Amino acid sequence: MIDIIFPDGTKKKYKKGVKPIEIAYDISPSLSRNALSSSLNNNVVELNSILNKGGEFKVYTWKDDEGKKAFWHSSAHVLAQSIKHIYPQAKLTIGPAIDKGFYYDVDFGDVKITEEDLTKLETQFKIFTQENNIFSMRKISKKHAIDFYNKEDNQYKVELINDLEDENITFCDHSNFSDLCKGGHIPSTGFIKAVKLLNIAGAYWRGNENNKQLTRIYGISFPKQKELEEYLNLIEESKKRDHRKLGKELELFSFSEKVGQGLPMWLPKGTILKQNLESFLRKLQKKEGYQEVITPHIGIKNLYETSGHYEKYGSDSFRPIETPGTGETFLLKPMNCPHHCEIFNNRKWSYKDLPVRYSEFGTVYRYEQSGELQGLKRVRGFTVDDAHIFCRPDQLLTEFNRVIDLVLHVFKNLSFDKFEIQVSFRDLENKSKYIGSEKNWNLAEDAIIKSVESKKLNYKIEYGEAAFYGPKLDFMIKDSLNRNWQLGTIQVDYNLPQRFNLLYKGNDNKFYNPVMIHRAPFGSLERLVAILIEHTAGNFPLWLSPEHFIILPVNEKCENYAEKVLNKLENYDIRGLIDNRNETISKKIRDAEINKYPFMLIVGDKELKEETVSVRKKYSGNIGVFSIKSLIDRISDEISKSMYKFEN
RNA sequence: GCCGAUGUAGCUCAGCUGGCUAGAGCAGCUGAUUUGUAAUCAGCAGGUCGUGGGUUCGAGUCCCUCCAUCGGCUCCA
Repeated sequence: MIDIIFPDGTKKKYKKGVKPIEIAYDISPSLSRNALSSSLNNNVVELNSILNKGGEFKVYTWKDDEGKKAFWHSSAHVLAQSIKHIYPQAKLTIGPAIDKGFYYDVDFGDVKITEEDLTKLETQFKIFTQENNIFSMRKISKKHAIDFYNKEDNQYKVELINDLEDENITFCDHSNFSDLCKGGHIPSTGFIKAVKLLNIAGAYWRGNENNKQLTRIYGISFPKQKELEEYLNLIEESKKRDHRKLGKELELFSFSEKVGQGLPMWLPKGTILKQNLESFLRKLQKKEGYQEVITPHIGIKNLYETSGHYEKYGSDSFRPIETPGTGETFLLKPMNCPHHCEIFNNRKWSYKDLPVRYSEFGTVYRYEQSGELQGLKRVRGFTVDDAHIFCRPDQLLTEFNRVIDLVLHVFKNLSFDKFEIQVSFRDLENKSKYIGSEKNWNLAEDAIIKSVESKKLNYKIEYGEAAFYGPKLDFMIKDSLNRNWQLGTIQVDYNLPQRFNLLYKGNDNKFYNPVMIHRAPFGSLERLVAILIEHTAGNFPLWLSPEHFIILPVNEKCENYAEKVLNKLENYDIRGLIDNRNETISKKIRDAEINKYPFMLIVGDKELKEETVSVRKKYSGNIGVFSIKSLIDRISDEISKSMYKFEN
């Protein structure tokens, strides 16, 4: 007998050799019908496998991430089966479950796969799922496994198998199809009732662009047709929040082919939004002891040779700017730190002067590859809400913690309540990508860990995501299609202060290098606004809204009065305008709603006579008649309520 | 940069397998209307169909080049 321990802690004895599906049935027949996968001691076990030892046992259904993973992983097998059925010469490589769905990377040889082919594959996929074939695992020797794929001339699978350390290799069989696989399937293909092959993409073998590019086919599947439809609808709905669409509709920003790819232009309303964000942060930073500076958009090439940027990125950047005559070489600045280092070097410093904090809304230019550009989220010219803190080693932790507080406060004011904190360290396999000594890197990495630990933040460490001069603490936020983007970032740097020979005099009369913190709570104004638009669907927090109100005169006679109301509100920093068009009031309201004006102020003969305003709030309708004074109080109150105070 | 897709008026779209002077709604302009809480009516104007080439008696439609955009990959200071 073996002891099976359930998630609630209860124990039960089963015969040795019992199958997980039998235990699930024993718990409840309905659970066994919905069961997709299971685990023993946190290792995934197939529902049809045989248990020879006991332990902590869990059953997964569609409601669990593990259940979905098994479902989509199994779907990838069926996709592979369909591919081999239609394209026998295709070489399969890998096909995992992902966050939403699954994919398979395939070398189709000379055959080009287009979207029409997806329809064919999808039809075949459905035929195979209806056959309701059972998934079963099989162990064979490494040699046999390699022979199997050599016969198919599939060097990819051979490479994968050679990398495996076990002498026994597991395969998963269903119907007459077999694939190298470590396990974690649903019982049979029949569970998959709905599938959609979504798109085709190129993907490099093992994620390395020097390797051959394979064809990746993405798909998603569900246990019910209805769930597929709901999922596809959800994606359609999400597209309505796309910042590129709303940015155009709300006239916030635009691009022009004539100006150039990835070079956004802020329209008047977008400019107000951007400036509101800047002055919000400017105020906070002033309170936090930052001093604002302004630096040029270009710098002599040698500046970037000193910083290490030129060696690292020079060949992939915008080409250098040459001067006539003397032939000096300048570069567009890809970041602000070298300039700020030189500002620090403008005078001598005592240990008593530190920390020094320089901030700048600095526009930088980076030549991103054309295929990487995406609306405002990834551009070639953008504004960083940059600052560099130069401090003593003994001040580092305090300063770092203060920056974390600042970032958290900024996020709170933007109503970003769901974000991930990522600690970005070096790629341990390939340290040559980074500048600076091992000692400096360790110091910087330790400082970040100390800080997030002391703040009790949930974080995950990603290796290989560090900046080339130092490790980072990144704040990741999802966009409307659930993709993660880095916004806020805080970086600890022991390297640039050495390279720029930044010095302060200690209390022992000796010179020391300060530690440098690079930080940007927004990350960039462009990306921030993109994410903000998608999170709010263009309904910005009131304090940030480009316009607070629009005045809608009922007829021409009320226009002078409208003007008077506008002037009074503007005296209280309440922003808005008048819709003087010769349209019906209904039409004006409709347009104001579509353009997402928070308050609609209707003035007609009645209001003119009584010196009042009839107020309508976006999405909630008429909220009553206000005197001008009470209206000012009301709106001012709502604006200040939309904003949190920063206290530390 | 690579793989796949898309590109018709300021915006959203129609235009079947190539065949009259390329259509509609919204926005715009002009006029009428002076309007009370989500679209007043009428008229007008607006497009070298992303670019350049080719096939054809004839190209928005077929082929090629380039550009831009979208979904991925890679990259991301």
